[in-house]
Amino acid sequence: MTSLTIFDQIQQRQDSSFLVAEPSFFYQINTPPSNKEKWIEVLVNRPEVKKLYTYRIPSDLSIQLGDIVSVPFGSQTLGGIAIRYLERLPEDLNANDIKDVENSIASNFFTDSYWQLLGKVAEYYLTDLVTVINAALPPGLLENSQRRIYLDRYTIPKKFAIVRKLLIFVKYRDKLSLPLAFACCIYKQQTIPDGYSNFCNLVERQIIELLYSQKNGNYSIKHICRQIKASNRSIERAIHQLGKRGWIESYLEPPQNAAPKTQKAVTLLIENTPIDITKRQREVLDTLRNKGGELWLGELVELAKTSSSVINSLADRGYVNIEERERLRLLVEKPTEKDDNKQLNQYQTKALETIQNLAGYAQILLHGITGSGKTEVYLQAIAPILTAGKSALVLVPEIGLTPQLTDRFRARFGDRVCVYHSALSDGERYDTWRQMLTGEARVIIGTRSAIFAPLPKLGLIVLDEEHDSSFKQTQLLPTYHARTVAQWRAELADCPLILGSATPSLEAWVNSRSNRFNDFPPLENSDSHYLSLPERIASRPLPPVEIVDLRQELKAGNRSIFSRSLKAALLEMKAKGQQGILFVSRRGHSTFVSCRSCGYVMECPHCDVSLSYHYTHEGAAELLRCHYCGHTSRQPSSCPDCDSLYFKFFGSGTQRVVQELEKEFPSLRSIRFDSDTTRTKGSHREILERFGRGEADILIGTQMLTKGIDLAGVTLVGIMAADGSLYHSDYRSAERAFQTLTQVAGRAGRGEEVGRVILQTYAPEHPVVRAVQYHDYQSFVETELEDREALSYPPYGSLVSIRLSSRDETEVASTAKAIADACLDLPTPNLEVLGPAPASIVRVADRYRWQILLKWNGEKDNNFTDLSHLRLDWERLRRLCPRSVSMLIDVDPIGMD
DNA sequence: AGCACGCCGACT
DNA sequence: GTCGGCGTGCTC
Repeated sequence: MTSLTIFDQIQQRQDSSFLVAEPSFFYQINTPPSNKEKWIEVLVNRPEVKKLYTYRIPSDLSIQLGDIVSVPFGSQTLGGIAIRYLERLPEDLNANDIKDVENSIASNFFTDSYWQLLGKVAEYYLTDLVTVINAALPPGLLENSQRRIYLDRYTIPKKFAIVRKLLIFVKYRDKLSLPLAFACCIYKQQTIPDGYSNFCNLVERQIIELLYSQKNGNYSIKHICRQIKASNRSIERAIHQLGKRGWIESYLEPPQNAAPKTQKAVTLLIENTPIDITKRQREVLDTLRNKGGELWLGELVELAKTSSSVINSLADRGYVNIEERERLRLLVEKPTEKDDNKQLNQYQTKALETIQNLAGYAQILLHGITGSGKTEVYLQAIAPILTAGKSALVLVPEIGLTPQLTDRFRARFGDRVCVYHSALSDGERYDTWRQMLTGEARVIIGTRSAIFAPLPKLGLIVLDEEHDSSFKQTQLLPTYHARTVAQWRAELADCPLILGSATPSLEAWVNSRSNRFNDFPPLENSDSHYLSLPERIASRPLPPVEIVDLRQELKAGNRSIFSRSLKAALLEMKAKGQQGILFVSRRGHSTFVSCRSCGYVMECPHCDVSLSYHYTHEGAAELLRCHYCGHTSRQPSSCPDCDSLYFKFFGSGTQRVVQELEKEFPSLRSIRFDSDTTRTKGSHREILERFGRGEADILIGTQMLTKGIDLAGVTLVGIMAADGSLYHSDYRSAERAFQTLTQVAGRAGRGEEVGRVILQTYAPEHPVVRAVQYHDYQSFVETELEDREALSYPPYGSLVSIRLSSRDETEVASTAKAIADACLDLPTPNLEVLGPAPASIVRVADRYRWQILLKWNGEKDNNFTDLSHLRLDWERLRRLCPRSVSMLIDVDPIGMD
């Protein structure tokens, strides 16, 4: 038996706060595992619970450190991690109070370095280990049990016959059996007569009615709390009352720990068909043999048009074997044609050679301009890794957006390729996760969370489109950045990490700068490399970018949203039979609607934003939608304030552009590509395939267009208004705008034909616009870096943001003030406390949001000393935060609004 | 986090 | 007395 590194760490460290927030549990010295362990301390799956809990190990269960176990906790059953053994109980615990470990869900599944990785993430991102484990495991594996209540709806209608006769008594006598009277009232859809309100109170009645409305009269308490508008206290009390009166029963639903799905498989055990069997049995055996001797029971029954009894009797005689076997719920993708290595150009060859000469950990920035063939480098770098029996991890910003990439990997490596991302169902995720554990899955393509893919023999990590902000988790804890975690993971697994991008993040750029100008052969004693692919494949040129000043258009009397240049280009494109892309920074139709006579603006009732107008086609409902909370209402026919019938629509989103395009260029066929039209599974792929087949001339879309789309037919890219992305208060807005615009521009001219880009803007002299125009990454980045350095922003300084939100407007403001004041006392050197400040949109979904930004000079060192100051004082800060205010700490925040 | 429990003021 | 609101403390 080996003891896992993180568990050693726990014993050695004084500051154990990365595990749970209070280090007070270090009251006992752990003992090495032995066969006689009776007690085990468990980290339960409740981040708020800041202690380890002790359980008895039942004699029939063997538990290793690091196992996932399920344990009783209060009134529920929780998942947890076995942290350490105890040979005797601490003084303050009574053996009679100790409960048994219920079960071991998974054993011995993570390597030492994997546990180290999880610990490091918890430490750096100022969260506890449980939260990180939850992010790493497939959802549902640590799920807790649910308290549910049910109403036996079968007994009540049965009794109803009697009740009906007694109904009359309900009116006069309050001694009548209450449940029956109740059933009666509900069944007749009557309300309880006023004088009988003490039959039950309003909350109790609502619960019964809710239960009654559902087919099997069964709901989780959580669901009831959500449905009924009353305090938790009164709901608890009502449930208690109803239970006492015997109207409802409550029970605990055991945790659904995403058990593997099993099915019965039938295997042929004999070679020749025996003579002593019936005709039906022979048919079954023949079918089975024709299909290779092995089938799922269900399939066999269907194919042989028989029933399972025939197969059972064959099994009884020993001709076939039936066994429960795990059936993996993996997405069945259509098979793709085989794909072979492509010829590499000199830069690709050089990059590949460098990568292949690496031994062990190294970080490579692969700076390849759009269309320079980065994917081919990844593919050829991965091939030898697989041959060596190792596996590879490929992270992409959003898997749904990159069907083409997935297809190429599948075509090259076949079914060893697995995808892993949050759009998979829980079952699919669980099954893929298991395949990774066993090493069956060899190439994982996934989004952010796949950085935690439990691959035992990791040989290479690739982060494609490394600059993309979706690698950062912002709303949930831990607020990790997959790039940062990837760096640690590569180091721990001692394998190379390739960061690929046409527009590298400033972080990656600075990181590789020391080696930039003599990148091959790599510098001695250095583990970061810069590799450049400065040329498109087949030496295709980058498309020229034409800047159109929209102010001049207006002066010249052109009131259309299409400039004269863009109009001409669209016509030319159509005439040549080529395709184009129009980039719009917003979805929907208009960003806001206002009344022409009084200026009234339609606003979201839950957020401090105006509602966007959505219009799809003639005859469909005109909707107003809030892009922050999803609130939707109908566009009123007249102004709610002054009854005027006339509205003005401001700002143009994708729908508006489609509409205008149809009006001005009726011959051009267009497809809209944004999160409205790609809501369903597989619709990205479908739209891209339709466009690829030439079913439309123009693809009109939002940010989605920037990611992983490689369409050879596209020669024209039109950017409707670059300004939408230029002005944000965020320090990163220039970087992000440059990346987005460059990526969009890079969609043009990837095929045989030369491309062109038309960028419309009201700010043609803006440095970002200039940089995009000349494809000048380097000088843009260097000036941007000077600005960052001057203000100690990343990558030169470090940021931690504290975000607070509450339904109570004043409380969140005062809490923010108190916490900001407390931050001033933090011992981190050169610490600046910016704020507290209300978020740029204060109210979203009825919650008021404030934030505090901590900024200090210098990068975080490897031991996170800066952060550990914060961590040590963290509990103090948290105590300043009342229950009604929720607080989220974001280390290295990306967006500031 | 759930959940239980106790206290308090408001109302039949 | 009962109901709803609110704070506090515990879960092995």
